[in-house]
Amino acid sequence: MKGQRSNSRNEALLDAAAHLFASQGFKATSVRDIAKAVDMLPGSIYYHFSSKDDLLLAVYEAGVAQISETFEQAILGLEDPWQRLQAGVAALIRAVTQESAYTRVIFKVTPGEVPTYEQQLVAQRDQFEAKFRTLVDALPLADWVNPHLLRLMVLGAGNHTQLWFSPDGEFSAEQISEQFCRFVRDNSERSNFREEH
Amino acid sequence: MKGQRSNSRNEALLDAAAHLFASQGFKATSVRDIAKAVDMLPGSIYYHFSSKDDLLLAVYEAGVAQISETFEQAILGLEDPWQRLQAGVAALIRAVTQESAYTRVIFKVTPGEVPTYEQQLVAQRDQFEAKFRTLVDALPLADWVNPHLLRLMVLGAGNHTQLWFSPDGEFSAEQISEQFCRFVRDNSERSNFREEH
DNA sequence: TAATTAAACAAACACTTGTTAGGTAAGTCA
DNA sequence: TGACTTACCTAACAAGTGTTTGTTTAATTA
Repeated sequence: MKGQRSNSRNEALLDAAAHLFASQGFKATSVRDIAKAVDMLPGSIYYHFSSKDDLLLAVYEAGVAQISETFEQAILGLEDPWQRLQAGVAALIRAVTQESAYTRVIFKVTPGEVPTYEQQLVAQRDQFEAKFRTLVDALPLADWVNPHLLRLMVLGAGNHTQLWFSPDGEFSAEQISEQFCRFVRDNSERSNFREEH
Repeated sequence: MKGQRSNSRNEALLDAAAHLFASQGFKATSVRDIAKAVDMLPGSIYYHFSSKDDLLLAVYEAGVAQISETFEQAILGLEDPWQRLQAGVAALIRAVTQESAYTRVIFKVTPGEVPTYEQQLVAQRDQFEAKFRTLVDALPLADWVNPHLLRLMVLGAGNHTQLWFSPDGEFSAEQISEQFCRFVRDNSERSNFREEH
């Protein structure tokens, strides 16, 4: 009942906060910046949310819900585990670089920046990363491969696109994902001598 | 002649700033925090550095110099291009997670956080990343491989260790680097059918 | 010894931060 | 119609921000 009520202005507030957090970061965005973006006075925000931290948490949760849905939809119907990974990575890259301000916030704002809700933010992140774990665990991997490290490598590479990806650039999210997965694929597969298809 | 003079207290100041910037970030570290760490009053810092931004730039430059040296020393004497890459990645991971506060700042603080010196900070980063470009360009790669993306993947994965690596954890920087490079190696090599050595 | 400079202190400046308290107009509902 | 609620505004608060100014002490140099 507290901290958040349903309304149209409420949504506009979340949108503005998401955009500012995603582009400038959490600390660099002031309550006054957000207020100005929705044509309100700073104090009015506290009718909708009980603190700046609360506002971020709401954006974060919406972002994780959104990226989870995008992710699930991307791998839906795909059978081959490597194809599923590739589709998942593509969805990740889109979320990090394009998708929406909400999803971009997740990768821009570190939980450590918001001590009040650090655990909750980490939990939200883990919730999404668990989906990747499932994807990697389904791969037929050679004995020498540590799936933990394989997952972290792909996740790290995807995360990092944040710093260099451009929508007008040379490559699309799908092309990047295709290369990333191809890099790690054949060599990591259980059978080193497989038939070409 | 201005903004920075040589002294022993000056070094202590840089050290304290490097540690605080690396652990808390730039925005979250106040001039008063740094002053307290070196047992000074906030204003006294401005005898040594003419602004907080200047202090960060100095730390950044020292960090890049240090990581460059570590990097060069790591690949020194190695002939095989893949071995050189692996050693370079290991050096990167060490710099990101252990090496020193100075090198960790480079990966913790985004140039965008310091508009005053954004270009200079980006230039410093590029200076280091260019070394990786040289390493990747020396690899014998298959035609389908885009070296640009290969470099960004490895760089991203290394960068990302910041968020999960633990010195007391399951893997050392060298072990992680070995896996990362092995993932991408065989499959990306020019000849898909090579002799085992 | 006297003049100069290095390195700090003490105290404030102007400003921004997240947040709160009290008031007010418009809408809802009995 | 009158009570109540929603959604804001107005105005301020206390704390924290980077920075500057004038002064003092200690060391160095002439």
